[in-house]
Amino acid sequence: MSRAENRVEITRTIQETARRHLAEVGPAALSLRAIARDVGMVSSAVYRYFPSRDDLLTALIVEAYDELGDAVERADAGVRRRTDLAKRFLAVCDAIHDWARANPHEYALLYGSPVPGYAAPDTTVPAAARVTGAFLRLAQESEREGDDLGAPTRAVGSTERKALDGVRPALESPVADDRMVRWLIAWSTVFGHTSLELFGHMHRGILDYDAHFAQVTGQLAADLGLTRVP
Amino acid sequence: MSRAENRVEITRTIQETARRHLAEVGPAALSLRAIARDVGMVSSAVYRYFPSRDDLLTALIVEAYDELGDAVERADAGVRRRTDLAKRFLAVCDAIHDWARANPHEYALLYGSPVPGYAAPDTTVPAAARVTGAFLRLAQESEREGDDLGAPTRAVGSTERKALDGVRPALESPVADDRMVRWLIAWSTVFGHTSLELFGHMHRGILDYDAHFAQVTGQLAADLGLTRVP
DNA sequence: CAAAAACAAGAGCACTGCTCTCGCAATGTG
DNA sequence: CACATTGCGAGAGCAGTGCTCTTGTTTTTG
Repeated sequence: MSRAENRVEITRTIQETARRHLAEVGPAALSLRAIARDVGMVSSAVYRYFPSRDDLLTALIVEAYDELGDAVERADAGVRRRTDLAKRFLAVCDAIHDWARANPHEYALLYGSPVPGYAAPDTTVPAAARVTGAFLRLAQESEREGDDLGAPTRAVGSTERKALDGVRPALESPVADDRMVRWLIAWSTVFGHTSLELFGHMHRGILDYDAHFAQVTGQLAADLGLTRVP
Repeated sequence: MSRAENRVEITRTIQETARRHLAEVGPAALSLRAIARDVGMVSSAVYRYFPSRDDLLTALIVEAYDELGDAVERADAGVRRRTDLAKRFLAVCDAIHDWARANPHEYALLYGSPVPGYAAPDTTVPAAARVTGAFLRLAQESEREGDDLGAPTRAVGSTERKALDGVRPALESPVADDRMVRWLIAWSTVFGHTSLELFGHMHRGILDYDAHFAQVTGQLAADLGLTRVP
């Protein structure tokens, strides 16, 4: 085995081990030394592959974003009737929720408190954008379909219009401001719900997380005009 | 100064110093030894007052919940026309958002990733309940007023009704299930928005956080039937 | 006033991330 | 092919962490 091959191999082994540790003990308790022991190396040797603990964290963050992005895109693509935006929206929401419940520590790494002293490098941006991208894609398609919003929606003033300027470059086809606000609300709600649930704030309040999440996302779909309330 | 007085004094000094450190370096980087140095003690002496780092964290969590609870209740009480539920709702939302922006590390401690290996004791529950309580109180008042919801709202099935059983004991007067779902959505949205904003997920997407937050909470108020969309 | 409890200080243990040096082995080049 | 270069693993070491235990002192209590 050539030296270069060996290097990628060992790098992968370290990252896989780190990922296992992450899933077990969470991001803050991730120990580079413990990972090295598990791999069968001395701790200083790991630094040949990851310059610092933060770089290892970055790799794990990108990996997690990609995995979540895969899950979301797969869920969206799995809906056969592409015009059924409600179904696609619900599939995306469920994918996020399911992935988060299956990988709570990874979810916390992505959407929980930022690791102190750690600034996410630009590497993570495109990976992170995939999840948000799924929402934005659906928003654009809904706009193209000319769907009416399912609930009375406030007009967007000039201040808010300017505030939304940052998201427009990410769009290929335009989305009306009021519709965009609704989609951003849905985005906040889905992640807010998931975080509150996973971080224990619904404890003893909501007795069936899945049922409640389904009710909430169903309501969001209605507000977005993707379904009608009977 | 008597020994008992001295004890509460020192306990408070330690906690205040810890609070300062928390605001500067964040919860994960909180060092008991650094706090001890700052207070002018040796680290082992701190253990006379807080049996472990987690107990100190618990004290900080309760303090933060109380502070946020104070801010929220003060905001609610500050609205003169008590029947103007929209104004009160917006005041509560703004209080949360403002406090979070002013105390990002404290917010992360409360609503970010749980500290690993740390299980919040029951002491924190009543303090945490004050914030949620503000939402629930408004929900009950809105129900008593007989307000119509501002947007078509899906019926609540038996599964979701059961899921909501956990929140009912916290109510003094009943709230219809569909209205409760809308208020829980608002709760998730407010904290979801705040977390996404503070944890950097709106970076370069939303250019004016305050404007966007106002637009979102305004929309929530409308959906809750507290205001009418013109 | 003596016994008991509370306390501050220090040493020490088992960790952590990270740096540096030292040999060894694989690789590239004259 | 021989030699210099480079990559790499191991180890020692530094400064820091949470936490425990012992020692001597001070305060409170019986």
